[in-house]
Amino acid sequence: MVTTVVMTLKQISTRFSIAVHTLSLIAVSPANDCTGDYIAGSVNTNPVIIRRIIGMLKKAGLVDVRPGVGGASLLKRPEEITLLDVYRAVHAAEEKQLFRIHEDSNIDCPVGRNIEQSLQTELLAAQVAMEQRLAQTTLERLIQSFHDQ
Amino acid sequence: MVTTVVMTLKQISTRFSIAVHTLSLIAVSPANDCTGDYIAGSVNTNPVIIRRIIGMLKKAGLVDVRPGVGGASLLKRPEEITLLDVYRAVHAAEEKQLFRIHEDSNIDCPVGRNIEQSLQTELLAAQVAMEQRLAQTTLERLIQSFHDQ
DNA sequence: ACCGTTGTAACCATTCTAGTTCTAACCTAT
DNA sequence: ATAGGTTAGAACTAGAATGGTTACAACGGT
Repeated sequence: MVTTVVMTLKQISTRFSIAVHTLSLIAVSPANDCTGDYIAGSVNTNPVIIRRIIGMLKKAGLVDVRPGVGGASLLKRPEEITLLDVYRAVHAAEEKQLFRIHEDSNIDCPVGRNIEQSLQTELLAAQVAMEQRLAQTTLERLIQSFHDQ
Repeated sequence: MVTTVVMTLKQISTRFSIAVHTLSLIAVSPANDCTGDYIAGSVNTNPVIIRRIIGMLKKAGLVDVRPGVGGASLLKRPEEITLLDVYRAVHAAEEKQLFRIHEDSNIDCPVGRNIEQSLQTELLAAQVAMEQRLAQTTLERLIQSFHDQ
């Protein structure tokens, strides 16, 4: 018997990386130049994708956009914006957790009764470890790293 | 204009938490009792889901299953199995990365040309931070934590 | 030979992603 | 005022992954 099933890892959406790309562009461009179409050209995607992401960044208070006239600008300095801020901004669903845990375990079973709570603790700790690492990198540092390549 | 779009976070599959549940059951049950149907009863899902996951755990060298006769047993001691081992086992696609990065950025743009490499470094660091935290928890410690609740 | 089990193919509904088209609203310059 | 470029976002699509189901073959002890 040979298995052919390939299961792939669920990955975090490119929304996040596109959002970082977008903010980097806004940071290094003169305000009025940085239109949705211009950003879309650099990211190489459809302008609506950029507008959707900019909408999230706006809700998170990271950018200001001028309807009509065009162009976006940062509401915080690049050294005040961390990758965690961006991560949170584009995953608008605030309190959702990275790890899903199956529900409705059988409470008549000693394992089923306890597993959810125990796992919750451990997986949350892993998520926090990741987020803390994201929080260590600012937009400014990321942009500076461009020059080192 | 009012936005009604709700975007949700892409989460890591419950395969992972079900796999941990499964291994915990195998660890605390007499070998022959622990059939796929029994595990499915504790997890409260379809037995095929469990068989699929056990197949992955088998490939990862974590469990041994007896076809025909039934029942599964651990191939390592619970203190030798970490959550990271399980995480890797069920996400069979080993080297895939947690974070996706958009591709095909415009190389004529100074940001587009550099963002991928710079982000890659940072996001990988965040992923490693998470995985190291998972590696700190063994199956044994998890099972022991049941009693503390 | 029977029966419960494992292994797995095949299929399905649901959800999310990333992209598209289209339209309305907005602002500035002419 | 109006034309042109822009933002805002609704509505739709194709594709992929998840979690579940049914069905059936292979296995092995009784």
